Amino acid sequence: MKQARHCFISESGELLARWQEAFPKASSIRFDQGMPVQPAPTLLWVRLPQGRPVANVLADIRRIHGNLPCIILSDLPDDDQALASFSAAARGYCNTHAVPAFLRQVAEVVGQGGLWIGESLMSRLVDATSRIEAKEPIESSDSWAAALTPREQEVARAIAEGASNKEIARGMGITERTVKLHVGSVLEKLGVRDRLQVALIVSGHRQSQPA
Amino acid sequence: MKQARHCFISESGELLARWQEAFPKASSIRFDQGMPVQPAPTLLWVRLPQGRPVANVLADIRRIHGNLPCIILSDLPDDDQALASFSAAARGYCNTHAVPAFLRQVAEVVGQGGLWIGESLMSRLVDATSRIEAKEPIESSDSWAAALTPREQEVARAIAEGASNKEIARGMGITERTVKLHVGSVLEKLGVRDRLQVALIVSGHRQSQPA
DNA sequence: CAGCCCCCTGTACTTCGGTACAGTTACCCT
DNA sequence: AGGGTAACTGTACCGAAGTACAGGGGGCTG
Repeated sequence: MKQARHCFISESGELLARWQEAFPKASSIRFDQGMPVQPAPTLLWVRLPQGRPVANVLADIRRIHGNLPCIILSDLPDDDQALASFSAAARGYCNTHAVPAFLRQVAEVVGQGGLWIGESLMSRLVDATSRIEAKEPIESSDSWAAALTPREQEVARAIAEGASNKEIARGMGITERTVKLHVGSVLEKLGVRDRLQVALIVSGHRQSQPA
Repeated sequence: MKQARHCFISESGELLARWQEAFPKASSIRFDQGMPVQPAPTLLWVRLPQGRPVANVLADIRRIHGNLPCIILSDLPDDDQALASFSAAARGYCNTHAVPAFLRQVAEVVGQGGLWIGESLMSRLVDATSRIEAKEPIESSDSWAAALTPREQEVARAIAEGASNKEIARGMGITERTVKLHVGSVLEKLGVRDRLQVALIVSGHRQSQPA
């Protein structure tokens, strides 16, 4: 893979300091401009204007610049917007104000043919998709309780109420140490790393990923 | 990113010539083996045995080797299997017999934090997801967001996804310290004591308790 | 009986979350 | 010009969370 030539496209056409720092040789233009630089860039970074649909913006850009790989930069990133970006065949999606090192990393991945897609988005994508695509029946919403012992279920429920270990201990009439034991078992059995994930699963906002 | 240490895991434990060619220093083991090599590898390549569910295979591997990034190698790749792989938190999916240069490219992308996921799969993911996401808006009761600044809303949403401060920092391109600042503001404005309560509120399972 | 699972407890340790104190920069408004 | 607010960063501290190591007792089953 050759050195990529970066071009930033935004409403004002300005080149933010962080971008410049990430890619000193990068060029920049406004949305409505043609490409003044020679040779033509190989990678476009598109700073999304407020309130304009991604698909729209990208369609315009493609009309002017052809089918170059595009990475979307968002001032206020959220998963739905990211989704829309990938629907419009963007190759990456990240925060406008990401640090230079981060931007370079994204560029690296995209340059190699990968997609840059945040962890959170990935989990949502997979969640949603597996429900549709899976041949196997959908697990019932309280399947989390299946693998847990009665005591473990108690603490899992308490966690979902937002209780601390100390409170749970008091409520169950056992020591904090024992609560930690149960919590540890719950984490392991549900395949998650901390109590927050447990709370989300028990509240029905997450699927457990048994490890 | 440092040089990755590759380890190939397969039924027989053999190291295919192409793999060896792609990564001369790679090690290889059988599915049931522990990790004999020192230092421990940083990237696992998993050749899928015929007819065994990916989730299963990966769960076993994680039990033995912990949560190292895994790339799935399939003798007969298809989209459904790829989907299952990403459901099981694989970081990449490709043909067992891909050429060395291709393997190195995948490794590069994954090593940089990206995902290797074919174009065809991506379009299916996005199609399927946008259909579901349109039906069930994750968060429309934005009452919690009212008092929060844009940045604070961002971190609140990230918290509800279960992200740690470090992850949020990385995602937003700011330091962990600043994330803590925003988290603190969110806690104060929502009148709760910890991030778990924030997650429950943002997920729609709790009412905020304005101080 | 031995082996397994569940429940319980203790000490010690590391990591993470949250707060306190102390600043900088930028923008907006009066 | 001054005040307010949002965003950002640093150092430092404390307590909560989670893990590792090391046990106790009870019940069930092959």
